Amino acid sequence: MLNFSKKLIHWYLQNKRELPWRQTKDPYRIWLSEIILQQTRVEQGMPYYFSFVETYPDVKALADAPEDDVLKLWQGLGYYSRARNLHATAKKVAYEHKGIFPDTYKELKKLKGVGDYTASAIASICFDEAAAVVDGNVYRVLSRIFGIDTPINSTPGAKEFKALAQELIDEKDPATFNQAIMEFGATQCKPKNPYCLHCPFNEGCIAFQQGKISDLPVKKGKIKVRDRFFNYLIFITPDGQTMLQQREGKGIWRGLFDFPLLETEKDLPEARFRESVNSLKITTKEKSIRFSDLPVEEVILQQRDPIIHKLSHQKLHVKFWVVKLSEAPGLQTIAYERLGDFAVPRVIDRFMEDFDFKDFL
DNA sequence: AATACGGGGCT
DNA sequence: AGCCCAGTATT
Repeated sequence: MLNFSKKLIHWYLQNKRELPWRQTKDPYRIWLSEIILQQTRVEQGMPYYFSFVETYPDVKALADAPEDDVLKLWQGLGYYSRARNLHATAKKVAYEHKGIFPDTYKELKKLKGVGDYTASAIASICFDEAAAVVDGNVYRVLSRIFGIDTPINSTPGAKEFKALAQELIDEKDPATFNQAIMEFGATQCKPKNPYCLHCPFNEGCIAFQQGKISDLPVKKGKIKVRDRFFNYLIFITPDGQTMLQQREGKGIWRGLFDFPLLETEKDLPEARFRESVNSLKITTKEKSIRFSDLPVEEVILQQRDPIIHKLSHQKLHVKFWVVKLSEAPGLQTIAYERLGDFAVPRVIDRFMEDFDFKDFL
């Protein structure tokens, strides 16, 4: 389509939103915004962008922060490996690149957490390199206008859309073109109820002309969601202390903190739970004790029905149990006033909002 | 080529 | 309930 980029940029200049990261070409801020915006809506990411810029004004400030602080600031945004990669890359740039970001797509892509999309975005926006971005918006816009039904989440699809975007990009102003096509997808060519009637491309839009707007883009395969059953143990000592553990391994919420946890195959009846929990090993800071060897005074279930917490690949059934101890356990404990210092999953943060330790002292 | 990885908003 | 979001890394 001749003139595509001209029309697109014209539309953009008249319709773009004023966003904080559009006021700068500073690679640190562009990089930060792009990581935050991965699989995340602008409105959801914006508050996090502000707090990161304020807390860590430059890449060195971020590099020198403790990882747990970065995780805490990221709390609630999800996909926490982004925060760990963000921190690792900040260290890399600060101390192996002398605080200067790489200035090409090829070099940017070598950074942790920077894939094809993000490398293209930074290279084009900060350094005017003609590297086409392909994100969810671009897939949608191109699949509809050009009537392409190749599944966007297939290898052929990825190649086809990337090549098309690269063909269409305005090599004189790749920064504006890339942001324009994404903005167009986000606010005009939306997933549901796009504004086709006053779309500048509707005459040439294959999907619109053929009434296939709701059929494009095509996405293959449905993800399966796994049910999991979590029983969180909120220990309470006579002097108002509780226990937290930091999650390790490869699963969800790696690096975040949560309460000692008994995971079960099903939603156990209360009696079965009280039986099973006895053999649970409680571990904080490398020391570990069997639940049954603890000075347990009382175990109180906090809700009859589990709290349902949905993730992209898991459906969590969560119960919280208060465990009153008659004396301090031989494990590391923390004062409940300090719970707010730790990055915790949303489901725990939300539960703590209307939970008062004082009720159990 | 598939799958894991969060949380929230919209329909 | 299902889909999608300025995707990336791992298997």
